[in-house]
Amino acid sequence: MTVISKTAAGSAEGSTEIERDRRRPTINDIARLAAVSKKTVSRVINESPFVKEETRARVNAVIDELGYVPDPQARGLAFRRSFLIGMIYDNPNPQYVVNMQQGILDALKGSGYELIIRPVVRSDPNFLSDMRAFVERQKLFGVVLPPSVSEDERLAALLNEIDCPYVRIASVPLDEAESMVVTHDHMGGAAAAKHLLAHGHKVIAHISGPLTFRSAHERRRGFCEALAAAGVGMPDAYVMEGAYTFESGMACGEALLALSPRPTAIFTGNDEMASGVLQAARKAGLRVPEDLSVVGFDDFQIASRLWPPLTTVHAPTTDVGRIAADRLIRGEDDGRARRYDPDSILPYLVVRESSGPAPA
Amino acid sequence: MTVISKTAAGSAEGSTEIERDRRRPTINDIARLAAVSKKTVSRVINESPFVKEETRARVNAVIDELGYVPDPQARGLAFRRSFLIGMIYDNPNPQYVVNMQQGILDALKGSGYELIIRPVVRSDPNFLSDMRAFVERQKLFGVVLPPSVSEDERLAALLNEIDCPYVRIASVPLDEAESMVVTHDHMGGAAAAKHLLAHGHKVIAHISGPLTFRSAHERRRGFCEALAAAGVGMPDAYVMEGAYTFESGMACGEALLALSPRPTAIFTGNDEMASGVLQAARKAGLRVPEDLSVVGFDDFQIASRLWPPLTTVHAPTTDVGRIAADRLIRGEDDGRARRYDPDSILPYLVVRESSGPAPA
DNA sequence: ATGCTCAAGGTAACCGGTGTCATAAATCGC
DNA sequence: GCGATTTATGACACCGGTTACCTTGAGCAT
Repeated sequence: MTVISKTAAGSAEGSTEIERDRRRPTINDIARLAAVSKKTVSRVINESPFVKEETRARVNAVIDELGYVPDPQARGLAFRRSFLIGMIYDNPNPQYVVNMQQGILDALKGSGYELIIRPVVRSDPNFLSDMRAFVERQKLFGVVLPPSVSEDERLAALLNEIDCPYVRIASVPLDEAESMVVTHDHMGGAAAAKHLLAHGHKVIAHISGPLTFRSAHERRRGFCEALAAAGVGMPDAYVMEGAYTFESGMACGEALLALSPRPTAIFTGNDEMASGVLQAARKAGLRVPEDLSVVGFDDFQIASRLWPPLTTVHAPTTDVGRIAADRLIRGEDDGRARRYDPDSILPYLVVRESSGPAPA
Repeated sequence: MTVISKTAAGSAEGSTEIERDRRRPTINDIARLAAVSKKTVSRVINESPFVKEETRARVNAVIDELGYVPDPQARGLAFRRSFLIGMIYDNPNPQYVVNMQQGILDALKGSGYELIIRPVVRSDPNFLSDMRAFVERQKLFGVVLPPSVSEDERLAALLNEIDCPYVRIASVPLDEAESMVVTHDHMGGAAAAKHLLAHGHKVIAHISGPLTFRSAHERRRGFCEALAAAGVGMPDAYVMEGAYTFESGMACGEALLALSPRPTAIFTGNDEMASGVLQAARKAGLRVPEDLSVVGFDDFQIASRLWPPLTTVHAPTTDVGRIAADRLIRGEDDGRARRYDPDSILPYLVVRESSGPAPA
């Protein structure tokens, strides 16, 4: 594997025998040892069909022996495109970010592509020009856009303009499906609703995320529609809009628990707000789940650290990230990109101890 | 800023007037328009002192007008080194990871360097060879090594061997200080001890992280030494070794709360284990902080989501990341690298509601 | 005036790959 | 059996920068 010294032995032009020993082998080394031109080596690397089987085998043998790996910079320079995938995001939740990164990295593993991360502030006046500079400079191979960056049409337009492939992750299709991974958050909302209905709850409340976010909107829609389908209504006062934050969850929770009749169950748009509701319940002297059931969304680690452990809808963030990145690097390989099985990334309910039968 | 069309106007060799319009300007474009050789442009870019002030100004004017930015790939190819910083880590805590990333990115902002992240499994048999392949392939400019990757001497040796700069982050100096950022975790442990002592606690317990981690060892040492200095002893049974996980915190917490006399305060090596202790206390029917004070370490978001909100030692992870990356890209600029002020990254106690006076 | 030094800048090769096009060898049609 | 394709390969320029080395001219000592 580390027999690189062979290169030195092989070349004898004007350089002392010993020098240039431990240097990574280049395409020239391979070409010389395989007795072909560098162009042919390049063909082998890029799997061109116009190489005789015998030649290919010989070149590959040398490549393997020297442990040659093409230099991504040189390749990128000639290709006019790097082998870097960008992840541009503004989701403030650390666990979301890490899960998504992990999924992308899983897909990239062994592919030769690397991940560059880029947290952004979408409201920054320089956002778009910064993105343009970033993507153009790095000549990104493609970018993954999780929500809510994925919902920024200006950014999508910019990427189209500078011809940078991207995959958007969102609750609903935002454009032709090829460049999207859809998370179907409304089904998660529905799952939460069914769970609460099954436990006999009638007075139910919901705290959504900011409705400017598709995810917030979809989770709420799924929840409300499932309730309505079961003939359970939710008066306006029982549906609040939070900010996806702990603090907003606590504030909305306090407001909801002051209503009469008091809701016996609250579904929140994410786990952060659910933890806020748990605090509010505690301050109001309510027991969970005896007096109040709480259901969150995300199923992040915190869900099991809370008291009581949180019933929540699992969002398969890592899988989604993996699929998105996979799309990007497979490209339009075989006809259309391999379609993913939507079932594999549908949200589903995880029942813990924060939910139970409606109080009598 | 987007006056790139000028390049087309400037060149009139064998190409139709309109073509090659919206292409990023290259060093050749700058050279032509500034009427100098590309080498001189290169000198200006790299701030060579051997350029006449007048020439420099002229070149810079053209650069600004065209919004020229050198291509990192081409530059890297010639430099034999990329402008990519690697972060190699195995810390499983999402918040730690994100905070560290944020710090590094802050330092890199506007510098032209980009961050590549690399979660690893240090026990993987291919760990070292993977790292070697990764670093060599990408020709990384440098890497940041947070704990516990930073404590892997094999990795440090490998990086030395392949001549890749690195900065290690750890609780104690592991080598000559230039390539280290020291977090002085023992001072955090001491701060926790002083807090509990001030509240009159006498029967105190500690759950450390795995002692193979320096951080766990140092936090424990700081804590124990401060207690000892105050004449408060901790019998062996009151000092347990956890795994930095929620589950281990819960298990150790149950064990400690079964001791007689029961500890009135527990200090844990991180917030995760503290959340486990809170669960254990709840199961044991104890009130926090009335019956039991709990102090954690890290001050991650979860600390304020728990009930009661957790008193904990703040670890300035983001700042540490920033300083580490700063070191890397400043290099040995002016004589020795700019020294950081250790005070700026010392851990400190954040008092919330999980700690209080010892029960009478 | 001559020679030397040094600032200022240019030339050409090179970093490690790929694109384009030409060419040699192999296959095919009839 | 010979031109026309097709297959397989090489030569060479190029991607966008940098390094190594050379040239020029001004300033200064001799």
